[in-house]
Amino acid sequence: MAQPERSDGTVGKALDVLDQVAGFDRPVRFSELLSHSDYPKATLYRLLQTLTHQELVSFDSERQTYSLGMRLVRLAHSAWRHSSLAPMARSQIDALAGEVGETVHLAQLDHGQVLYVDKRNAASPVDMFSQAGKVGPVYCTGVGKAMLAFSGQAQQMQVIAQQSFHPFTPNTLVSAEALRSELEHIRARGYAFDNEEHEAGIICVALPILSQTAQVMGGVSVTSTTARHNLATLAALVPRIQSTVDEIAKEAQNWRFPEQIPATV
Amino acid sequence: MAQPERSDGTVGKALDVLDQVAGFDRPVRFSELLSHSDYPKATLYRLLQTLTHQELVSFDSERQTYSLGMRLVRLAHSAWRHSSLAPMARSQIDALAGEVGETVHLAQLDHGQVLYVDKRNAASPVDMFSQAGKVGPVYCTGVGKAMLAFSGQAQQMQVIAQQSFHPFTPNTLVSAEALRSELEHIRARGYAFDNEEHEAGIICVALPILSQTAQVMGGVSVTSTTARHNLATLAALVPRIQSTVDEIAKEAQNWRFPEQIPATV
DNA sequence: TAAATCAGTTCCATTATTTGAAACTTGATT
DNA sequence: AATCAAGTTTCAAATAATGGAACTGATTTA
Repeated sequence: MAQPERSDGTVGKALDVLDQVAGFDRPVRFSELLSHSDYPKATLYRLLQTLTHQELVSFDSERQTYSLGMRLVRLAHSAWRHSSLAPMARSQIDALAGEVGETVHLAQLDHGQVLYVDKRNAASPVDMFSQAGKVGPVYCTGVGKAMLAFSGQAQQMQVIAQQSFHPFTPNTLVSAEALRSELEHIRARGYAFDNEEHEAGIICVALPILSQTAQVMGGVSVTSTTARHNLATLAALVPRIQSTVDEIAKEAQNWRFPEQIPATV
Repeated sequence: MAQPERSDGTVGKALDVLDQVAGFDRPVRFSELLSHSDYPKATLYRLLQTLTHQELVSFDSERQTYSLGMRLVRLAHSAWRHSSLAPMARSQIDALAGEVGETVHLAQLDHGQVLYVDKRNAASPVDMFSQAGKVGPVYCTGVGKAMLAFSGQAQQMQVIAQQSFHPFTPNTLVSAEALRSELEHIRARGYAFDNEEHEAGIICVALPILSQTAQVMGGVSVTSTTARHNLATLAALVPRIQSTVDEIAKEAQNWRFPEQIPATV
């Protein structure tokens, strides 16, 4: 009764293991991986050997732990340059960050999550540790909600179903219903806020980057603190951000950007 | 006559192909890959299918081209957090960048190349497009020379043998001999310059990050333009950079990942 | 001090996947 | 319609992966 196999042979299995190593947010021992793995001991062992030899994972022989390897960092740079919005949005993001003097993020929707692909630190940086490659939740970030609000019906439903609705703060939206109604609001208004929904004291305003065919390509947000801004003063930045996202969309059109990643959910 | 096997079965072959895709600095067609590949058509085809399905490469069906996929960007973030110096050096790099007001790079030596793992843009940024994950040449960058100068004899020779000595500018060192003598000089002096050796108008000063056992862990550089600085004014920053690299080395010594919380399964 | 326990590694006959030459399909060009 | 190039599929043979069990070596327990 062969199910429609989802795994790509040995390569798929190796990448399963790679994901597992990535899933632990710290270096991890063989036995920990084994106890969380479906693979038999010898198989897991050999896959890790292969991955280590290939430098996709690095093995700390002193502590006997595995973590992801630097080869991924090198490869990711190439991925980022060729498959993300970041290179073509660069000058626009630079200009926006310079003018508003706050932290600017460029993000894309990926696997039901927000994938940050670029970032500019303001002169007065907010104390958050983000970087290209970081992923965040959709339901409680400005860019996440902005991108989702303008996504197609089908994708929107699928992504909502994937959310965990963890209540990070008292303001976090904690149900699909609340999120759906917020998304309608955002769609009507044209932009999204994050009103301390992910982290206390951190607020942001975000707009989607829409292609000519109204496809969501990504999102841009300006993040600040409640000490420096409130929602009204952030809203005042919307026209400036709008021109940024319009320009990025235009650039992307001209660059004939690879392909919308139809957010394989 | 089995050669000492270098490849890790199917996974190794798939990663060969991944490297090949990364090697083209643009989206690439199947036939281009095929003509540069040792693998037969059907094999290459299936490996690409697998990689695409796994999102390590993305396929632009409109233009029929392959490029690296965003899954790598997600994975790399985890690699960067756990296996690079960047997270533990973060606050020191921030402080340095703030004080000197110029672009600061944090790099590590990897495969005979300079791997940039972090970067801070100055208030007055130099016009260069770098990012975590970018690799650069050792022989004509400040960090590259600083790290190499303090590496062990064996590694130094090995890395020198790997250099291509492309003359980017009139100042580029173009021979192993010239590089070796420069490295001696750097070792004696304790820091390295990049005197427009990679790009005209761009100069930098760099120091290695040395562990307690005098192992090279990475390097830190301050980059500027000839319009704003000369080698003498950059040299004046050395004591400040020295304290940064000392602090980073100390941090790295102490760094331990948060202890495991025994998972309730 | 021996025995037991645990973490990691290797073995090897069995099983499953990968291989690649060739045939085929598709789409563009003559 | 015929030709050509690019991409895709087939299938028996070749190869690699599998995993239960046995082994090692380090630490803990009796």
